[in-house]
Amino acid sequence: MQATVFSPHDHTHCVSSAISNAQSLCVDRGVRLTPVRQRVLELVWRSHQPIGAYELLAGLVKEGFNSAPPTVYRALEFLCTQGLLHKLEGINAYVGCCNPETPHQGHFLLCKDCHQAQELDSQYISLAIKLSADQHGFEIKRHTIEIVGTCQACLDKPKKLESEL
Amino acid sequence: MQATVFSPHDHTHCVSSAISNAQSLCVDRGVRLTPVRQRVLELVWRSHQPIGAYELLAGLVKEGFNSAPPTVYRALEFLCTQGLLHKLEGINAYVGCCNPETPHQGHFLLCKDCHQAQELDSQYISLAIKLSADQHGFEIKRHTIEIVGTCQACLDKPKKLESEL
DNA sequence: GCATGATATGTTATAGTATAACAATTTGTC
DNA sequence: GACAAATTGTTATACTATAACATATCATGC
Repeated sequence: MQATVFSPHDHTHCVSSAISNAQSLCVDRGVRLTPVRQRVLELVWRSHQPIGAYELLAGLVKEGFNSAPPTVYRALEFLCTQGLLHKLEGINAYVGCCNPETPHQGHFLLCKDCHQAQELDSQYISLAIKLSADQHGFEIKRHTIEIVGTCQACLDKPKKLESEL
Repeated sequence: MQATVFSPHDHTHCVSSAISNAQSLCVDRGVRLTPVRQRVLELVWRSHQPIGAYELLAGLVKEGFNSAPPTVYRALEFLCTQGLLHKLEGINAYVGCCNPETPHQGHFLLCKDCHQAQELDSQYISLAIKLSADQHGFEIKRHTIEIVGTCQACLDKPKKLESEL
């Protein structure tokens, strides 16, 4: 079985490498990772749990940034365009991308118990989608693949009793 | 190439069979296809173009039904639960299901030009997703597969000149 | 330096999507 | 008809996202 975000790991490393990756990638592309953009990126990377725009906005406000929605939506749009984040359509939330160098559409496993999101990179899924589209003469522009269920770690947890819920 | 909703077809037939299917299916299951539920189903089936909740609500109002959002959201929830509709998460819109007898998660092709949605039934996609989930010890509950692009019919149309846009 | 255009951000207002909570009505069953 | 369950009515509000225009910042050439 592969390692996933669902298992314990050194998350400090996830964050620091995501930020430094983003910085060098923006320099390479000649785009600006401004303070508000970087702060949004850091807030998203605080965990592997997708986070909503208004929760991010609350985080920004705490630190003295502007508090109006366009602030955070603009930053999110920039970060998604640069491939630094993915939006999860099913839950209107955002999650960091581990591999922003090569632009791609994400495939996600979303655990409904711990709410963490694992990005997949499955050639099989991509191929299956390509085949289906080709069968219909359909030209793909983008796609949304979100798989909701229970991760291994949460399956392994002892089940809570009814009385504890 | 397979026949799709993108090609000309007898849509009256789509609608009538969808409604009569729904009626007998609800009888079989002992659930009630009330007037408002049936009317929402008919409104969704007016085309293969996914339709939003508030647009449906406007349709209901025209016909003297109650005009508050919960009316339509309750009907949509019922219809989705019964497998008569699918929700497209990426665009917050609803589309009729051609095969509600066997409950399933839909896979969709969405044309960004004609805005029609073609439901797929691809064993390859299902299998690829199952494989990826298994690799991570992940137990699937449901999934969202939405492929956005351009359908064959729209690809075949002569391109509009800039001046016509 | 500093004028200029492009990019980014601030600000106000509003559009669009969805649900909570409780009241009233209808339906099926005894 | 009485009762419980399911459905619908009603009011209010939460959540998500963008339009439109003003202001500020940045990069570049002069």
